[in-house]
Amino acid sequence: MSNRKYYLTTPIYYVNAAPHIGHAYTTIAAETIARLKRMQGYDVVLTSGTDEHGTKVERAAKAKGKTPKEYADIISADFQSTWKKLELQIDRFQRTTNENHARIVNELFERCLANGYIYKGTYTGLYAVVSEAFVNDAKPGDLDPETGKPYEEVTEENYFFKLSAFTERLLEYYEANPNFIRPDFRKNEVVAFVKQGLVDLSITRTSITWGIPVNHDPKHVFYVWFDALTTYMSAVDGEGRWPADLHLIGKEILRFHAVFWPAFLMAAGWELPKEVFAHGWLLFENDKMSKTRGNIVRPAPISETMGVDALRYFLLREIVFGQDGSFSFDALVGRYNSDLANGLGNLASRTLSMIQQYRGGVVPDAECDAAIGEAVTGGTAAALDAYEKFEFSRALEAIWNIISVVDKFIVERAPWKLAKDPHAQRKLDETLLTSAEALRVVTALVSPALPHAAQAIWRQLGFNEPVAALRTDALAWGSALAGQKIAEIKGVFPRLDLKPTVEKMQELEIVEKNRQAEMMGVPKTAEVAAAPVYIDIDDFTRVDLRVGQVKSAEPVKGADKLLHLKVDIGEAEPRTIVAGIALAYKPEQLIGRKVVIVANLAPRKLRGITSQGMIVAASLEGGAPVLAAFLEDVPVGARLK
RNA sequence: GCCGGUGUAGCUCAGGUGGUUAGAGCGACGGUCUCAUAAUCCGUAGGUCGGAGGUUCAACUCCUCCCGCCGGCACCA
Repeated sequence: MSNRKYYLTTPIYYVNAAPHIGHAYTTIAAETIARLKRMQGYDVVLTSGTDEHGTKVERAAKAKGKTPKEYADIISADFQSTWKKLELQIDRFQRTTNENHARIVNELFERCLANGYIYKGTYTGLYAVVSEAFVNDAKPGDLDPETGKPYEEVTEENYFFKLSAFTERLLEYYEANPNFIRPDFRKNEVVAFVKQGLVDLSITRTSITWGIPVNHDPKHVFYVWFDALTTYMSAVDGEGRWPADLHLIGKEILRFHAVFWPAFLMAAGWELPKEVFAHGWLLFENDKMSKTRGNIVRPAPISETMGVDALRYFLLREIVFGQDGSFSFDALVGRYNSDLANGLGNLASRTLSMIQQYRGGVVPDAECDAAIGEAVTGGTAAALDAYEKFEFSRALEAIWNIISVVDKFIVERAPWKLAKDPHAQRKLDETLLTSAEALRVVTALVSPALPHAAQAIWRQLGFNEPVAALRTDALAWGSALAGQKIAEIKGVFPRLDLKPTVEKMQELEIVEKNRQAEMMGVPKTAEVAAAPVYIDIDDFTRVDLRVGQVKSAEPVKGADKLLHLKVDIGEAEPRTIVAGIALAYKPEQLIGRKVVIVANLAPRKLRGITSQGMIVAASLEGGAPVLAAFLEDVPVGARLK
């Protein structure tokens, strides 16, 4: 075994959502990299895990009548069983509720404290429960766009991390380590963000009980990111593996990994991870997947119907790694049939069958065709190069290019004709050996991406050692296949009919969705039941809602979303109202229109204009507001009660 | 609004530093072989290379402006 080590991580997944294809995407990519690095001779550890603390979990658990830990146990187990179903080899699965984790988090805190980067302060602010963050810009009474409920006002004593002290050091670090953040365009975004200057970070809470206690001051528990990021260290506690070589993450959590995490580590005097790679999002037919849209795809129905390698192949081949990609069931089956069934599967099938028929199942001894050898060698180099850069789609493209060359070669040689010609037996041997050798290399080459199919073909080629045990030297052209007895031939990627296959997956999808909903306790209704925000009639009448008519409307300079409105609500002068509806309404659509106004909202300056009220609109997922309106005609100034 | 990216055949995309008829894969259509999973292989598909200007002997490739889309920030929520 080599002493070269490679440690990579998936994110730890938050247990307020059930496993979906997005989680699977990250984990599959990470596992592919792990296999690749093993092939390159590294001693690899891949970790994943679950993030289990916080208010949201506390509430979801309560709604289900469980303790937070019981609840987290269930969801965490579901993540683990999902990875098992997808046959993903995860070496360590770390939970934020594991005991060794609390110790490391506290150690991180103590070191930061000792080094003067943590101080105690108080914070009064509005707290968004869903995103578990204080909201800086909101005012009392504002609604959380994610829940539609008011922010909660919280005053508490917190420990703060002096993130502001790291602005320069981080920028220097990015500069000195150009590969720390990938892809490049993401690095630029992070640099731009940091350059604006960083604000200190509250890292503990006293208002929450479901979290890791701060030993230094047990009234406090740790804030989500201070807690969660540290799993990357606690997962390999005592193994001498830190620092990690790679954190593979989705783009939505890049800031935490590329700014907060390195700052924490610098403060503690610990080593930083070598690289943070943020991949893009998986869209469903070009739309964002979301609970409200109801278009979330789960991995299990796909793997059960088409096999885990079909899912792996689609994700790695169809999507340019790093960019957003689009998933659809049709494209999934299309890729499967054209590339896996007709391409790799068929090449294996025809090559092995011919050896079986013409040579009794023994690979003949002959010379390999030199031109094919060159093509395979060149393709192998191209694939390895792309793999190394995590350009999976290119790597697979290069491999499929080899497959195409070999298919052409077989047709040109026409072994079925050679077989009938007693004078062409040597040429037939050459053809069969060359094809088999190419199949051998191709199989080894795809094995990080398609481990199970590769293993099946590998066995059929007559090898007993697992394909996963191969090292890159096995990719060299011309190794001794001659004389090898092949095993029983069995198609690895049977062709699938588009329609029934998609229908089957969609049926299973519904079953899986229901199962998950049951497991989660149907969070939507549960949440309302758990935390009803009642107001009495007096509270309501404090809100002065009036019918107004838009007199004028114009865009606000320097803002995409704002319109500057003058609204007549029956007062001497029309009100000036700045509303964030410019993306949904053109000024001319609004003039003359009756709208509902909150007349007694405290004035607020927006982009230099003082807004004397707020316009009432339905807030939809995805942003576009829809103005409240009346079916009957109503006079300007009328009060809503 | 600022910063970055992007817009090439039905779909997904290649096309360093400008130069003969703009490419690939998939899909579609036609043909072929029969070892193979109605697979393979061969051929065809004629797309104003987002729009308008400009530089140049010559621009998909350089410059300017405009339009669309994506991302980050601001802003909104």
